[in-house]
Amino acid sequence: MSDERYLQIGEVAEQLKLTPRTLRYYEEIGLLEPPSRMEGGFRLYSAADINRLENIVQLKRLLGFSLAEIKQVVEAMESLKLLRQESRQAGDLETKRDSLRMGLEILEQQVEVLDGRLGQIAELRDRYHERSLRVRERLEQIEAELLAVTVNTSS
Amino acid sequence: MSDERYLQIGEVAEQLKLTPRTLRYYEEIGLLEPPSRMEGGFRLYSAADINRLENIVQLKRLLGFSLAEIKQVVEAMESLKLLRQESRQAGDLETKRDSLRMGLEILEQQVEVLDGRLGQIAELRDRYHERSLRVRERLEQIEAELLAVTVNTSS
DNA sequence: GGTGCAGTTTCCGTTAAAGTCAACGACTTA
DNA sequence: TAAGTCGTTGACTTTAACGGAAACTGCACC
Repeated sequence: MSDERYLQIGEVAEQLKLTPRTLRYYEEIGLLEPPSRMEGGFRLYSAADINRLENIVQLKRLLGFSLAEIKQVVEAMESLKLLRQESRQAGDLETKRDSLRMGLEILEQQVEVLDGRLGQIAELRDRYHERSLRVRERLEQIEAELLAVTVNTSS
Repeated sequence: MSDERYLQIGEVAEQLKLTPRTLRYYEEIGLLEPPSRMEGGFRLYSAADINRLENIVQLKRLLGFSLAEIKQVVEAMESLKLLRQESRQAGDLETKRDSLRMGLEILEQQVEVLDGRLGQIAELRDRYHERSLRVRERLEQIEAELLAVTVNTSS
């Protein structure tokens, strides 16, 4: 329980390329669970805290989700974790089952969203790629012509 | 030259799920080339205009780019198009070649960005997916247990 | 041609989200 | 103990729009 390395806000901020202010802000709007503190009041972030934060940052950077959307996801995850703990103890098998089902649904939904996004971006990528192929073709043609001229001239 | 169908701002907005206000805003910040107008001053968007807009909207929606970032991309594309036209007329083969090379570089850079993004999102997706697999496994185990109990009881 | 009305124009002002800045005291650590 | 961090609070900023006023346009109907 004590071999965990806790980081202070500045270190965490640097690691994730945010500012300490932003971390406090995320906490303020309920996006981040309040981390533990030193006696003096300084925030101490656990590995789990940082993990959650990384998740948040990625949803934001990669998907462009708003903090409100991210909050929903995070809350869903949090509830999943709660259910998981509850599920370990709940003697009632049916309760366990229902908890897991709910959690599973949340996760699968997330995967679906990501898959959808992947497909759309891939489509966009292909459009750009095809355009670049066409340009490349044209370029090579020009280069061939240019080469021919050079050869002719130098003969 | 006249079989093009021009759309008014409201129709375009509806089609792309934006508001007319937003279209004017994009134009104001230089993200959108000013479209042509009717005699009375109403904006008329060509198919090409709408195409560019679709590109913008997708960069925004799919990648979460800021309007400033999108502007850079759009400007790069615009310069590519300019180069392309220039390249058609430029009698000088070397000039053509250089234009095409620059354009190609822009496009390939774009593809790279998209590929990078795709990889990162795929990674995220896989993490979620694996978690969901683990939960599913656990769920099936519970369901099996539950079934066993039922059979036992009903015997 | 006149009238009505929805859609559009420009010109403001306002807003919501996501931070950023500043001040100043309290805490940590070298 | 001095230098560097951190805490809180409240005001400020930037981005990406939204809303409304007042006037103008396009088009359909009479």
